[in-house]
Amino acid sequence: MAGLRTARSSSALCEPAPLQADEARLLLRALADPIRLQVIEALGDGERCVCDLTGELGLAQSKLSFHLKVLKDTGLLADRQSGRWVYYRLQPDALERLRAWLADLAASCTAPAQPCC
Amino acid sequence: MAGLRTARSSSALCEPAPLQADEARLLLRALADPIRLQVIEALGDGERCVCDLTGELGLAQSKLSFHLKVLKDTGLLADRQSGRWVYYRLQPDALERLRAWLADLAASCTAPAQPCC
DNA sequence: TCGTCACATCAGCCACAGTTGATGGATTTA
DNA sequence: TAAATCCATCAACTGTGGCTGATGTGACGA
Repeated sequence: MAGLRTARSSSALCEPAPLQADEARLLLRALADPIRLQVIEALGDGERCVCDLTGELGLAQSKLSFHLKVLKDTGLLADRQSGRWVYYRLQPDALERLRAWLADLAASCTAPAQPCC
Repeated sequence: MAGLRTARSSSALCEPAPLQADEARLLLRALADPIRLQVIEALGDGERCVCDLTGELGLAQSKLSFHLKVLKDTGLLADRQSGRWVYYRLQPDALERLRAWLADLAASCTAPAQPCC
């Protein structure tokens, strides 16, 4: 184990910070929900306020608020308040870091198969 | 159902078939579990039989079997029987397809943010 | 200042994923 | 054939994620 987070990586790079395994798990779990995926896709065109999303997705306000909090807590979304409205937007960094983590995982799975036991 | 294999996709390409959203969700959920991630990392060096994995990961046999089934059902693992032993190995295609799906998702999130409401 | 709107949060409930211990099937060895 | 090993599967239990309806909070307008 631990193999996924060994590389402390020369920090001077422009690459986003590598994910810890726990963070990756939270991101995977956050994305593994159809409603949250709908939210992310709906935000692909730009930021939206909650009232707009409730109408577009046909969700109860408290239900949407719950999922928005999950997405925000995992770093996939950011919010901004303007008057009475709260606007949510994507944080592309989070997806990028997950992609990088997944690439590392895939890279560690390329070893040739050999019998055991 | 049936939605999982609709895209017949121009079959001449070398690329793995693109993932449907439902398949992607199953993969994400399968990976969002610490035990299953341990299994995947343990199989990075090559195939292993179940008895070997139980010892290495310190898991009860039925518990490991449960998680192996999840990983196999999502296409992340494949198995092979040899005598009394069952050997599990990674299916790199599954991770590749998930990476491609994640790349598509990220690509659809690059639109500039613009106010709504 | 009071009512309204937009949103977050809470308590209670339910469904389901995951765990545990036991059982069964398949294969090998004595 | 009988015993032992490897593994899958099952029933029962538990914990947790997600849903619902209600309440709380802050900002705005009359």
